[in-house]
Amino acid sequence: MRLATWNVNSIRARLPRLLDWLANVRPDIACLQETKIPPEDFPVAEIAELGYEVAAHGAGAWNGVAVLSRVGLSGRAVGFVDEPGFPDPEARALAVTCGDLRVWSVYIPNGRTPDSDHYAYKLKWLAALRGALAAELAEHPALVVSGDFNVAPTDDDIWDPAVFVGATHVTPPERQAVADLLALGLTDVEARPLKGDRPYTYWDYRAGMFHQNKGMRIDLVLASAPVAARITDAYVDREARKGKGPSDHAPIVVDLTDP
DNA sequence: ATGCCTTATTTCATAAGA
Repeated sequence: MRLATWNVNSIRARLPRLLDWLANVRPDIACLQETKIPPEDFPVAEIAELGYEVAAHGAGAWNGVAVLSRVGLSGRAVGFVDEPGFPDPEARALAVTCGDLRVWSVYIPNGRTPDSDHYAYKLKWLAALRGALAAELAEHPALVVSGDFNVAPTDDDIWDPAVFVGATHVTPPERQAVADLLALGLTDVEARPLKGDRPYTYWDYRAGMFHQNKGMRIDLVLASAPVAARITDAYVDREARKGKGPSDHAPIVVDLTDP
């Protein structure tokens, strides 16, 4: 079984590349973030042609998450109990059941700057997510939470720590919030970089950052113990970051033994 | 090589991303 997660940065803008990627990589389950599209406009028909069922959560031009599955899709849950908003809840979390797996696609708030209201919202959102996942794990032992966490868990996950002094994504409270998620019994799945030393998943569009491999590891796949024990391989598909019209994020692809 | 920002909307300017 193959599971993937990808921040596509607009499914409208990325649809041709997404369809090519699905046809080539053939994930059984794909979590998407930053779809930036309302559910009624989601390109369900094109994706269904490749054999996928779709669950999408979106509200207008920002945020938006989805799960595509060709191994069944049921138990759709949009958002979570006591999900914080800014000020109203946004389209940042979606959970579904695909075969034997409970799968969450999440898009954690950016935080903008450490002194902003959005940063406080980010921390509040992560803390609330922890509570929701604790309850979810009690019900679904085989759980995967994947998406864009907008946190680089360690200094090894950014290309130059000096550049990020005073910035979000690297502050101790953000890193602690992710550590608190792992403390629920989740594993931060280690993915192979296809090139270079570090499995970065994001490179800014500007200034040739990708070509210099000045990236960040901010997209994560968190797996509960029964799922982590089944992993045979995981890699960052940096090929998807190349060429004309890419997302600024690359997908993570995880292979599991069948249950 | 992969090549120096992109996407969206309240569009000819601005907000957001990270």
